[in-house]
Amino acid sequence: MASLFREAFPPAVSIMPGSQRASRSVVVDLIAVLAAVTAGEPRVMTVTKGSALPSGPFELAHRSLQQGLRDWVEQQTHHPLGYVEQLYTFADKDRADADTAPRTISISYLGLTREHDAAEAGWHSWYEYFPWEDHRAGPPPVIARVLAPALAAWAEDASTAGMRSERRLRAAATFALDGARWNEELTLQRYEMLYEAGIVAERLRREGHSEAGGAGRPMIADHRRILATGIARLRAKIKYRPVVFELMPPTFTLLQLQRCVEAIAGRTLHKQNFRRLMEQQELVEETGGTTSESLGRPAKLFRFRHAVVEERALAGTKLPLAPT
Amino acid sequence: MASLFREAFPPAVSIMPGSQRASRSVVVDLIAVLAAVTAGEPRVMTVTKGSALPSGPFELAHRSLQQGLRDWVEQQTHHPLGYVEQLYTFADKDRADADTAPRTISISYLGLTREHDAAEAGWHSWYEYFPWEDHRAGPPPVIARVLAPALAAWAEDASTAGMRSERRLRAAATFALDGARWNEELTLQRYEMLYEAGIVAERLRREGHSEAGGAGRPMIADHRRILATGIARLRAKIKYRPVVFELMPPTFTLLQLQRCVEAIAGRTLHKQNFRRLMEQQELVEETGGTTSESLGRPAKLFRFRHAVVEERALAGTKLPLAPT
DNA sequence: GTGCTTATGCTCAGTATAAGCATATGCCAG
DNA sequence: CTGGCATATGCTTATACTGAGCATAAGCAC
Repeated sequence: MASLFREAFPPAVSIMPGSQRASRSVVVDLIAVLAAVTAGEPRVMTVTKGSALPSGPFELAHRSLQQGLRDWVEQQTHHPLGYVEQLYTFADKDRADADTAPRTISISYLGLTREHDAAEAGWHSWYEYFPWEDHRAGPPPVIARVLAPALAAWAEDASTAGMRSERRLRAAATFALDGARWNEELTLQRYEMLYEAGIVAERLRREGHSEAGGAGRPMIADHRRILATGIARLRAKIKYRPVVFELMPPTFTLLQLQRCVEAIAGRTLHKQNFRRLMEQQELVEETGGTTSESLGRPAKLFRFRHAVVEERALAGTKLPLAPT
Repeated sequence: MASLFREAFPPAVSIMPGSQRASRSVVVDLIAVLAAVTAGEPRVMTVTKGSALPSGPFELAHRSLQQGLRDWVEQQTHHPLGYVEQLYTFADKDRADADTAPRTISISYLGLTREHDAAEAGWHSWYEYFPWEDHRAGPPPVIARVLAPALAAWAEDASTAGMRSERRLRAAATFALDGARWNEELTLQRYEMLYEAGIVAERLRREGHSEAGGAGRPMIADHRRILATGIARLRAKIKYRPVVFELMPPTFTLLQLQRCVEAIAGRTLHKQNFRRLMEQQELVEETGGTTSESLGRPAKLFRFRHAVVEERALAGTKLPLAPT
């Protein structure tokens, strides 16, 4: 049993660029979800007028996937790329825009960068693409007005009573419908449910229908799904790793920091408790300076304590360990 | 730099078929970290006498990467594959065993399967490969006897005083050396540190040295790193998603469940608190039956409540939300 | 029965969290 | 120069969750 997949799947599939591999070839692409928070909005770097994420073919010349991405981004944006992490590798057959397109393997990355000029080209707010994800001013009306009815119809559309009930339950839990609590981390699940239910343009387009009526701004191919993956990952990560600081200027006030987290999470936070959390975790230290950009009492300036990253190997246990 | 991404990608970012691409070929491989827990040991499916993870070329015929993996595993093992998740995609140039090998993109997956015959071929305990990761009977002696001295030597080997101190700090935090707390989630970081420090055979082999003295059992290429990635992921995931149940038989006692978690985490847990946790989370329900496999009072049998997965969209908040 | 073993139930203190109240410090209008 | 407004910052209370230990229950062997 030397090569396991090999036995199961007869001909080996090596990807030979420009080879004689008949009708279809495989392309390896890198796709970047580049995030920044400016002017209180979480933004993503896009190309072609906001309809696609930056992407390009994987070059063999690069030492690693990650390094390649980093080089490229810094060259393009002239902003240092603070943090990079791999998101997911997609190769689903049924996600391409057309069946005739070559099979693509897309390796996607999430990258965080510092605040920059808000008007810079290519940066669009997340919430253009996912208007239902921004709950900072309460549940967005699009949920009750558009999504909930459409999801209800989708649930009723199922063939068996069991499936109908299962879909209703799942929709309620995912979109916080019947009094369920909103969970901001389910961005990807929500998008996929809307896709399954035929409520997003990408699906309608694929089925040959008019794209009108799709919720949120669409993107090409499965780029919006990749963006959803990135948002979900960042929303989860921000809770247990100090990655927000990659999005902040070197010094900041606690309220600025809070607004940044709020922008990402799409929810408002309790000010005093947020502040207590920051202080007790010792993630920040005062610079001594203050700012009085806006009205009211001037706020103290803080900076991130890089030391903590080395000091403790973060990660809450969550397991009831035995006393040692 | 030649554009990794299409230069500035001014035009549409459509994906071109593999045209005028580089000279070397690219191979896309799937690699599986298949885990099970039998007889109190966490085990991984291997091939070629335990020296490699099962892998094979990606087939275009498959609907998706995940489905391809699933089909293959079920065909090979005749066990249903409970849970599959993507781990990571590797393409680092410097990880292959030989520089002349074709550039390989390895897409790795973590799969969980139910308890099976302990003696079945190909299954090896994780801890053969990572003896320093099993702390169920206290810190394994290999840490103090082999790793700590070797890491100390590695730290001293650095060129500047700053680097030496940084290495010492990092080693202590990662391996719980000077009284620091052990963190079982750092499996990958530990392996990578040992690799960097030249304490594992894979590194020695690459440098052309004798492999003797390497800690833990080695594997081919970077398979042990992939296994470390899988272990780390599972150890983290088990804390916030009910994935243990994928490794358990349909009914089980709470102690069996605890032993399973302990095997994975490599640590012992507090019995009563573990039980309280399980009950208050309502993840399990009594079947009504009891077992008296061993001595002592018979234990109640439980089963997993699949319902909870739909009921709540799990995930602790950890953010100080404002009252809505 | 007694003693051994494992299962299960309960308590108590320490800590973290949610939510609200109170005060401080600036600016600005009058 | 005083009162109103806006923001920053500090403090308090009730409640939940955790770590750790004690106590009891229910089988089995003798």
